Amino acid sequence: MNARGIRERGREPQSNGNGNGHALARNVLSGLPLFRGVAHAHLETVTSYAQVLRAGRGAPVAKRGERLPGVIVCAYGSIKLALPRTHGNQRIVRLLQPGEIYGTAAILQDRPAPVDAVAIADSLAIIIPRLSVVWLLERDLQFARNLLLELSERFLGIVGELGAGVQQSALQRLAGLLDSISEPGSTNGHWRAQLPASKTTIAGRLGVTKATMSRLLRELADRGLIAVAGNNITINDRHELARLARE
Amino acid sequence: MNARGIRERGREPQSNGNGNGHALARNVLSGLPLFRGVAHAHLETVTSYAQVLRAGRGAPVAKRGERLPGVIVCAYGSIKLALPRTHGNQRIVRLLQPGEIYGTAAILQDRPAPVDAVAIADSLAIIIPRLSVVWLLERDLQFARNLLLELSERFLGIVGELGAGVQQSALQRLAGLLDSISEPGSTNGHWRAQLPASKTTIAGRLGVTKATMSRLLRELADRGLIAVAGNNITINDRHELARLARE
DNA sequence: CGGAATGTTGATTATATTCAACTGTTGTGG
DNA sequence: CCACAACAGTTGAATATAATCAACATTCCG
Repeated sequence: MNARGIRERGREPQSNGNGNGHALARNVLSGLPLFRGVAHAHLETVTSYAQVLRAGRGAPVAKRGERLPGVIVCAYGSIKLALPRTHGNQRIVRLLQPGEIYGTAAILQDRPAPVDAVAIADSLAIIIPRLSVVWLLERDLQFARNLLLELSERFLGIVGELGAGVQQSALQRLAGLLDSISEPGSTNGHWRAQLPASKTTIAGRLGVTKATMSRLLRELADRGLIAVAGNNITINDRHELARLARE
Repeated sequence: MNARGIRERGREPQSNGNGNGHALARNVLSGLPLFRGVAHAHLETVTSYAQVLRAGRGAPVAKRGERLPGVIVCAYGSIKLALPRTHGNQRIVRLLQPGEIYGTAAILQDRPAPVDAVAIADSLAIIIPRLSVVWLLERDLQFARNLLLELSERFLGIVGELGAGVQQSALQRLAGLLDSISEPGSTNGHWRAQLPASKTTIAGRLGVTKATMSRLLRELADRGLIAVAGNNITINDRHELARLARE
């Protein structure tokens, strides 16, 4: 139990930088766009310093305001990057999926983590120590360019979200999200949308509380645009859904 | 008059890439952190391709959704980067001051401008064509590192703002802004804050309308924390102002 | 001076939060 | 395998925050 009398659910993160970790780190890192075209010897060096961090569901990977040990790569699992809000609520900035990375800006500026990072499923992360990044930036132009692409991508993404948050209602953002993740249905002509996380998490992603999220889904359902069954949503009128999001 | 029957105020932007422009571009660019430590010959090449753009107060410098010709450097004047909202309202993402640059992320990704850029005072911008940036990134590691520092700085800035917008009320954000721009008063022991732009613009910066901005200032004044005289604000209780912003 | 832009203020409304109670779901230790 | 605790989701009522609408006052410039 912690200080608030609540039993912690997730295991504490455990770091082990050797053993099978080394081979694992090589596998993961060598597949990243970030290291594409980077000299093999350089990549080998970076791999040798990489650390492996396991985090059970609910365990913190990095805390807002604290120093980041290095760039964090999600090897598997799912890690949410979130800003605290009010009691129990949070705004989720990004969901780290396998192969995605976090912390480049903070590492480059040597500043504390701007958001909390928490595993929302049993996860494994590779940590590339700050010094490795700096070292690589001193001798590998291709790495620098890759990093620029990564950062600029993130940047445009976040500006886009700011724009959406400013000129769309929560209902519109939800409609847009559903539209964007919808896939052709298996059997009939309808479309389906599988929520990539719990409704509470998605709510945080959209910048609303779970209570509001519930009402928004209901609103769309009442209008006949969707039908909700747990995390599985049937889309009855994709066209109208998209129109709603646009307008 | 334009289609809406409103007389345009600002002159159309005018580009002239030669004449005195060349020397001017050299002067401005050579002073930027972005080019610190960049080989002299490289800088000279970039300078030779740079363009000069004059924009009168109110004139657009770049339009959201349109292709950016290159990275935009504010040489003098002031340029607002804004997202459209509802009739007449806008969210101002950043105010470009002399020596500051805009468009790196969009240029690197070769994507359209994510925001509108409009001169809010007679301004002069230097445009570094996209190809110059790409060219430089192929041969100058120092430039790549400088660009990384610029981008990561922006990135952390915008994440910070997202955080502020999420966990602070508009009143708190205003208090924080006033606190951050306050300077020791000239004569007595009080502090002063000079708004760096019109109240409407600052309102957009804070993510509220000018009507709300007016009420917020009044609220702080009624509480005795500040006294407003046009764009010149006297801070009576800086400590309490900061406390309000924190809590 | 005149006109446009900027700023103020009141009344009303929209959007989403908060609080609280309740239900359903899941994972774990006994 | 069951019981139980934590988590996840739903719903209603009351509330907060800031937007919108509209009229008016002020300031800035040409």
